[in-house]
Amino acid sequence: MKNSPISIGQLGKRSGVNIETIRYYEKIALLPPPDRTPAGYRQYDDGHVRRLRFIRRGRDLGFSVEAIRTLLSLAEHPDQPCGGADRLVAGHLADVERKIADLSRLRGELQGLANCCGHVVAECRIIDSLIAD
Amino acid sequence: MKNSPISIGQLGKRSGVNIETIRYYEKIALLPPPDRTPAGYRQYDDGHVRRLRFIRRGRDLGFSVEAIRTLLSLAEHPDQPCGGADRLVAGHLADVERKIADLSRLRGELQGLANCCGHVVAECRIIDSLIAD
DNA sequence: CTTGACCCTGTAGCGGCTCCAGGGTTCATG
DNA sequence: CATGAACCCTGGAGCCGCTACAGGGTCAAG
Repeated sequence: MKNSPISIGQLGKRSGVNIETIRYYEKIALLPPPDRTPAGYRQYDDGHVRRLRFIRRGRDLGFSVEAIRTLLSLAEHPDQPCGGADRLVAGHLADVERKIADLSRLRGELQGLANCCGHVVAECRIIDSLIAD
Repeated sequence: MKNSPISIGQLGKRSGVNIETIRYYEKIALLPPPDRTPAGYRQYDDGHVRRLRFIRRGRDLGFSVEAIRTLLSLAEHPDQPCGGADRLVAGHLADVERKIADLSRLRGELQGLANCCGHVVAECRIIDSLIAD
């Protein structure tokens, strides 16, 4: 019992994904090519909506397209072990934590620079600290 | 009293910048084109070393190339007011803080997903949470 | 019949590099 | 003097994940 097919614009609205991005996902084979109307318009079904939402949720969580490809292929084999998904999440979590640490250090340095002086460049701590070793 | 000129490889070592990146900076006019030997080899001087270190330090702090262009032109006019540098740092600091906030939220979500179960995909919280709305 | 909203393809651009192919140069060694 | 390693050159393509065109076709409403 397939629902009535929807246009790419509709799919974009239901999934929160830009139309250009949807076509891009098709080109990189992340989203399977849908049927076409006689005029060549793409016609998506509920499966596409679900898959694209999955992709979007993954992207929102910061997974790379390749990671999402892996997660999708896992999702398609429900009786296989899911250690792969676990490792993927753990790896990504470690990445995120590294990035937070890097940015926090950066924030500290930038806070040290802010409100340099309000005077001229020659006396400016910001420029100074960029020049200094 | 200019020091003896150095090769691009030497400049790379002294500044911690990749050779390819140095040539790229020249192409985008961030680093001025140096003299050349008769054979066409680039010959850098101390000014280049200083400027490239400035650039690198700026990049390490997460400034965009365009921001660095601005900072460099400020640095070249020591008697001008330095409010521009201040605004640049403040804006960048705000960006960094936004990114930290975003990543922290992400970290929370990923921590909620980690150690899904150790069983099969069908019972996997990770895949589940990507499928669910 | 025209207007406007939608759709199509294909290509180029973004930032900030990084890498490669296909060469030339320089210098120490045999 | 030949050889090889280490360096240098240019120009162009590739990376990621889109986004933005240009230049057209389609379709429904008024």
